Amino acid sequence: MKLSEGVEWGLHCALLLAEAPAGVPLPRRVLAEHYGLPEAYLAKHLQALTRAGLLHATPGPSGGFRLARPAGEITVLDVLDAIEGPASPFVCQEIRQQGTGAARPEECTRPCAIASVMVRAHQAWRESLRAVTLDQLVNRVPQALRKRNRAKLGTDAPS
Amino acid sequence: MKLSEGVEWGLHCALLLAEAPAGVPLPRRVLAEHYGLPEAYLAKHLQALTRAGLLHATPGPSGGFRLARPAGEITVLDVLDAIEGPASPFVCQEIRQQGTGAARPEECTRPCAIASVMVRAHQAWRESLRAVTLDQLVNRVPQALRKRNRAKLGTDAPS
DNA sequence: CAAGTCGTGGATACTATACATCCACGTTAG
DNA sequence: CTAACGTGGATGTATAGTATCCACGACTTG
Repeated sequence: MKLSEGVEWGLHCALLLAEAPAGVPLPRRVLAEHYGLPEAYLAKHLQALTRAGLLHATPGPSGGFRLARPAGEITVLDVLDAIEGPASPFVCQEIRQQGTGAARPEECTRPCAIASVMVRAHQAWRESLRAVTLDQLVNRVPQALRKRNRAKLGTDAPS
Repeated sequence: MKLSEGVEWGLHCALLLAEAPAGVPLPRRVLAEHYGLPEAYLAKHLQALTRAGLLHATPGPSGGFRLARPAGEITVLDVLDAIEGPASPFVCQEIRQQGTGAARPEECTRPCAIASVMVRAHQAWRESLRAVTLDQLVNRVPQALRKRNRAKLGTDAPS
């Protein structure tokens, strides 16, 4: 079981957008270079975040990505669902109904006990991720780094 | 992110061993046919469960696998760790230290906030699985099926 | 003690998914 | 109009899971 790296990328990019000065969209080129990521592939994940309604994409020169909602209203789970999908890592193959020991249909009215356990565990995992917003993550970034990022990304000085 | 099917196989096999009459080892051939699984591949997973100390393997004719501990002392997490490994699905690539926006080493004394969140979620997942034993799972198998399995597997009638 | 049953471990091949890139297209600011 | 930027499709590569086979050692039965 392995989570795709795209999740880490999406999370860091969303976090960076939350750190950056408000209305300024960051082009994918800046995002990719900031973390040393392949720009073309990162674009796919940014698309997913946009489709999920977490980011807002502005085309054209001086375009780019910005958060579609306040950082306090975007959870880690939101980002994960957008990139990895909400499905459980465990997919029951119903092997209880196969082979010489196959359970009869009337014995399978209730979901397989094993599948139920895995579903509950998956829900616990999701709840844990739903409890954290981008806002809270920003506060855990070292202040020096946060200041440096704002300076680097906020090309638009106070007009 | 996808959990390997081997986990489901291992879980069902362990559950079946917990259902079966006590001291009778079940050969992998029986286990494979009971669920319609490829015997050679299932053997790999049974090996993993044996190495982890959950099953006890008896070589020779009339050999096979049995639980190494009472069913009440084996958790779903035990089986999962044995087959899938205990590692978190999220592996932090430390991209915060890469690219033009790289954080300085002195800013990385604390683990990345994103990685921390993922670790906590993984722990929540594991705790949920640790809370369930094979014993509890057996009780959720339909009684008719349980009886049928005992009859089918317990070739050794009361002597 | 001989033969057949069973688990062990290594080597090998296939397949699905994630990773990665490129290009043609539509949109927009200057 | 043109250059910058996001969109979406087509394509290729790499990694991990799935699956099989075979040689070997252990053990039980006859």
